[in-house]
Amino acid sequence: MEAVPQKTTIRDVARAAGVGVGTISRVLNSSSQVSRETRARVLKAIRRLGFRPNAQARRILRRRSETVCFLLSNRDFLHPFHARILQGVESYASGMKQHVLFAALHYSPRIPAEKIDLPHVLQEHGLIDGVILAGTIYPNVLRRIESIHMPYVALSNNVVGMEGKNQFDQVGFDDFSATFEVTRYLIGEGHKEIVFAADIYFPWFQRRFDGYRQAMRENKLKPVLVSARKAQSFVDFGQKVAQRILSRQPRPTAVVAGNDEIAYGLWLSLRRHAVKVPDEISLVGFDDREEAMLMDPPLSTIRVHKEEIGQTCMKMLLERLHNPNMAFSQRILPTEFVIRGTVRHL
Amino acid sequence: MEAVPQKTTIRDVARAAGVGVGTISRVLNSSSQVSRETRARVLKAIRRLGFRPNAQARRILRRRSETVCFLLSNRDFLHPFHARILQGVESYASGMKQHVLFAALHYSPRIPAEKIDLPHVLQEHGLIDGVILAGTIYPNVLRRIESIHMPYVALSNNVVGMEGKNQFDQVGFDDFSATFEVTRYLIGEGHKEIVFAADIYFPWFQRRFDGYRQAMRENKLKPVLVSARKAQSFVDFGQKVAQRILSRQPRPTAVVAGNDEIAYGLWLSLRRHAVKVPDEISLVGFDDREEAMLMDPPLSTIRVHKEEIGQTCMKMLLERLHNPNMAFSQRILPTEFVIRGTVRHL
DNA sequence: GATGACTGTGGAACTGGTTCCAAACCTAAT
DNA sequence: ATTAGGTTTGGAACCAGTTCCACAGTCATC
Repeated sequence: MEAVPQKTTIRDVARAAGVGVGTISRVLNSSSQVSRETRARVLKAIRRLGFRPNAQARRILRRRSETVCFLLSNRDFLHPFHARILQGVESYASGMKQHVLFAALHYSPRIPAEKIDLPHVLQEHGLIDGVILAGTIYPNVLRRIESIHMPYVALSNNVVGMEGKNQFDQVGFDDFSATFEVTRYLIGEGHKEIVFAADIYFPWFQRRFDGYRQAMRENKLKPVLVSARKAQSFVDFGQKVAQRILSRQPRPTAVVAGNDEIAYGLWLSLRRHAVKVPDEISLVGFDDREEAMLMDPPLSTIRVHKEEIGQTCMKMLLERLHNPNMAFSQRILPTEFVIRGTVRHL
Repeated sequence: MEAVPQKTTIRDVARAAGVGVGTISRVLNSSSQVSRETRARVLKAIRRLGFRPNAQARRILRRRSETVCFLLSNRDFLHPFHARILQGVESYASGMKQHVLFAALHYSPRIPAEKIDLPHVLQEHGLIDGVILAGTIYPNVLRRIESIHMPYVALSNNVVGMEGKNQFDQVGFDDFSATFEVTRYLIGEGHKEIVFAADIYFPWFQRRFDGYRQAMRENKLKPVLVSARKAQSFVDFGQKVAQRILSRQPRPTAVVAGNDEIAYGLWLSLRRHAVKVPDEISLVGFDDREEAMLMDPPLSTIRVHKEEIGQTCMKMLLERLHNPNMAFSQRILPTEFVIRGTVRHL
């Protein structure tokens, strides 16, 4: 029972149990070809010696590391959004006896693919079986990862500059439909002057804007995009944009914000101008981060099922590993409109 | 240059370069015993064959996986605080050519150590060299990890139920001094009726309370702890506790909150009671999470250098690995009082 | 010219598992 | 009793690296 400080090998166990090394291996991998008694004897010896098999040795033969890399690209810090995705990846992985390695990478979108200096774990061979790409993903890093023949799955919402190209596995959620639904809801609540607040330079905001615009047009309403320059952050963007919204004639009765942070900035600024939410202006966000629920009133927003996205990434990567030649697939997970306290019925 | 899909081994390279396998190994490990010309020839062959060494094979011999596990215990999700620490761990690790595996674990503090079902990565042998413990850490999990002879470093602030025991490596920050300094600062600003808001069941809040109390006593002021029962969350706790603070006679002029979330809840509630911060009540938090800066007015709080803590954890773990018999050490990193807009001079 | 010190190199032996083949063993049918 | 079919089992060969020992070559010294 007392664990001997390492170095018990399969051969020690074989000797102790009076069987061959092959038998130990068969017991460890529960490949049924072992008699009841022998198995029992081997298990007893394993326990007695405190034997723990060395996974490295197995991996050489299996040509699998049972490990995937969660690669966060071009982010200064592990944003709660990505942290939740990582968690989803880990939860699915652990159920499948797979491991998750965390790595970060910074690169310029303009650097040639072959010049990208990948993390050490990707430079060596055999350490990981595949990669899950999070953070902001530009085409060059995809090329780079393909150049080392490493299977990967990307978070499609964060891929920039590859619109419509589907030559890789991706998982994401439906930006367009989410804002489309939400805008229809606002219209259903009697709102007509609805503006959209975000910087559509980012493709995800563009898609969210498109959904909003579609709903507006279908109802013969004029879509309006409000934006600001030189914002320090999304919250700052929201604060800057508030001015423009309030000065519009007629004054908007509702705002669809590109994400929760913009909505928060907006809310701060509106409050400072003594404009009541939702009494005077209704507000919806996007993402449903923790803090949305804690605003006052709590923010109505679009929930993105981050854990589920992470799980699906992991699942898809495993499928790819088991079936390297299958066609590329893209999975779009639904979002959910969470009604809280920032939308008023007119 | 074109990468052959794997399976080039060191022997292929040896043949291609017309040298022995040992020489390839020597070139790879830059152990200087190779002549200029041979090294050049080998490097050329490596490049031509697109050879990437298999790290698994090396690891068997080295008896090192060059990987550590970041183990998050008993947390429902990867809280931003821990995400920052993970990031610090990763940044230091990548500089040292080490890898970081992310794993989560849930266990009861009351379950016997040997019954704790460790993540798969810890059950096998050779996958990781050591563990960094984050999340809430109870003594039984330390015993469990010791039982498999796995070196570890713990985030000391999150260890519960081992007060004063120092039989393991730990990194943390100084709860006591932080609130001590902050309380002295408030007193210096003319405050006398200062209360502390947190549930001191948690040892870290107890330590923060102790720092606060010490400063109060040194100035002949009466320390007051306000608390609430059955709070759903820290924010909720802050909201619940606001009532009690406002009903005190004389009314407190400043509150030291156990953390930023409590401070935020407090702030929400005060705002609803039309009590102005900092005009009527000053407020300081603890942690300096992202959102503190975004409150209105921005929250004065105690900054914890999370990345640095993560880096130090990783550094200490590597020291332990290189020197298994060194005495256990505990490193306490300083905090920093960040003055923003929620404290008023009386 | 012999001796010694040193550098550079080849390759066998090794790490700790898995895999596969052949042999041993056990039934049951001919 | 012999043969055929199946199940167990031992152990050599293997995976892809590292390590170490022996040997070759070079140069300086005696």
